[in-house]
Amino acid sequence: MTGLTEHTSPSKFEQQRRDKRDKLQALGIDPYGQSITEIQSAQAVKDAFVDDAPSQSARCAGRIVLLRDIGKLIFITLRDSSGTIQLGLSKKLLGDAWESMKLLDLGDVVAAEGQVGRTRTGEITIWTESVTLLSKALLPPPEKFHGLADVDMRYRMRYVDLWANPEVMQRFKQRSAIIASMRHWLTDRGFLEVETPMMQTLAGGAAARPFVTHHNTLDLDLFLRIAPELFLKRLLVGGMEKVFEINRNFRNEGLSTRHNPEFTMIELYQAYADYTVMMDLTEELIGDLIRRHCDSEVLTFGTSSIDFARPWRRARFADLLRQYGDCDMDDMASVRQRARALDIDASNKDDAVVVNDVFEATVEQHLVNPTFVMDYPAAICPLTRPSKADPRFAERFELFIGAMELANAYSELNDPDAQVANFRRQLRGLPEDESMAKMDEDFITALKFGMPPAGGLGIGIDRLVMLLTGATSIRDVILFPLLKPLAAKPEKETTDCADVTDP
RNA sequence: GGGCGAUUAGCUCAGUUGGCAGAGCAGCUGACUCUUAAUCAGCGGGUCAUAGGUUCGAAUCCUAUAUCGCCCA
Repeated sequence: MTGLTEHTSPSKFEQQRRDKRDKLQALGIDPYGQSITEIQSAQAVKDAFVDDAPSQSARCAGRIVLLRDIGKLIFITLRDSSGTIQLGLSKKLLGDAWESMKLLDLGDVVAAEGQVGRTRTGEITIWTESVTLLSKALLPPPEKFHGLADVDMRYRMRYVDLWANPEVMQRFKQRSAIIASMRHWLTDRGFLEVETPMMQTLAGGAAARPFVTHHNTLDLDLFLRIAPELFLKRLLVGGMEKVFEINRNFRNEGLSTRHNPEFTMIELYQAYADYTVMMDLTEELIGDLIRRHCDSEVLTFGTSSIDFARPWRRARFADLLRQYGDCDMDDMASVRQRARALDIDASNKDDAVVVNDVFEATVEQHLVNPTFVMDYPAAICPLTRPSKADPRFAERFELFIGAMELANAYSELNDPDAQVANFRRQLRGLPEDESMAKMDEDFITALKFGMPPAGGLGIGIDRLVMLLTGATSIRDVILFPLLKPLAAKPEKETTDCADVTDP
């Protein structure tokens, strides 16, 4: 990928475009034009067009994505964020400006105004009376039919991908609309949107390794948050009864088609509720998003088809483990035997952890249609209220869709002494530096002031957008996913520069 | 971390059994006032990812490395 990313010595293509830019400047044209007003979107112009109506003028701005030069007539397909519109440039209409029109290239950003009409073949066209060059492109666009196909290059050069592949623009518009709907849905129901720290002195609220950073003047190591949970619960103590936050979390883990180290999550908390309320809320919220943003309740995701028809399946963790995992939580020997058969290292692990490992390896792949997995082993849920009926289980569910964990929710633990005991249990066996990072004394103090019982819910926004837009890689729903930097190119010999200045 | 696959012109891709490096788009020159991925004629464009090896001869076979993708952990 040298051409599109060439920064040092200009390629032959770049040099040709620089030459054209110089010619335009010689004609008195600013190749990087000024701001313009009263622009209409391409789609709006096409929507507003009425056949045979007199004098329909329009002004559009966008990027030249196709250019057909027929001698004294040029057709340009202009793309803006709404779509495309055709410009018709004729020598007759443009007069003295005609010469500069021949210096336009694919990729240039221009504004055009004129009368809207149709061509003989029926295409709605702006018969252009003036063109303003807004930005001369020095690098050539990708191939016009196939667009930019190299997956890595698309992520690295999203600024090209977005207009070279229109479905990419469409998907990110959908992402924005989905998140906006979610916000409205919650604020309409009395939820307050808040922002809590992303730089934390203790990274708590989830089991994940954090990123470390450093504050210079305080000479203080800080962690990027792995979850907003402990701060949002402090707000429950403070008297906010319904709160949510939509923002980034950072987990220092590997990358995959379902994992990006920074990802967007919504967490919400509702005082006086519990996990059953959260289950209903989740189903209604996501159901509403599907109604608004998808054509059908049955969505295609990769090779599978997901049926979102409600009500969604609700099943107990232990029952699913029996059904798909062929072992029984009440019979740990059977679970450990299953773990060995699955090549899971269970030797030094807690029973509950082994149970969870076997669950992940055997059950999750079967949970394609939306499924609430309820009542997790209490030992792996340190922030969750245990079930009153059977304290071995926690009042927690995870929602699985398309074999992915999409949401996680529970009845929040509000007993400060039980919370301290859970933290301590979690810390046993961890190395000193990690254990120091987990006991959040201030959070315990907050609980001692009294936190109302509450239901809490987290939904992975990126994964939700994947499901709703049919993207099987998380990188397709994150504008700039984390990528390894390209290896620095060795400095080229000076002869290279001599080459490109050749005529 | 493991397995499989990919890397060839600016972009998208062919390249047979190891025997002169190819096409389309883009670019340049010319023609063309109704095109729709415009068309037609001509021209230019390559460190075949990198480094070794085998061979008379390597894009092609072997080894290592790099990057990416998919699957698994």
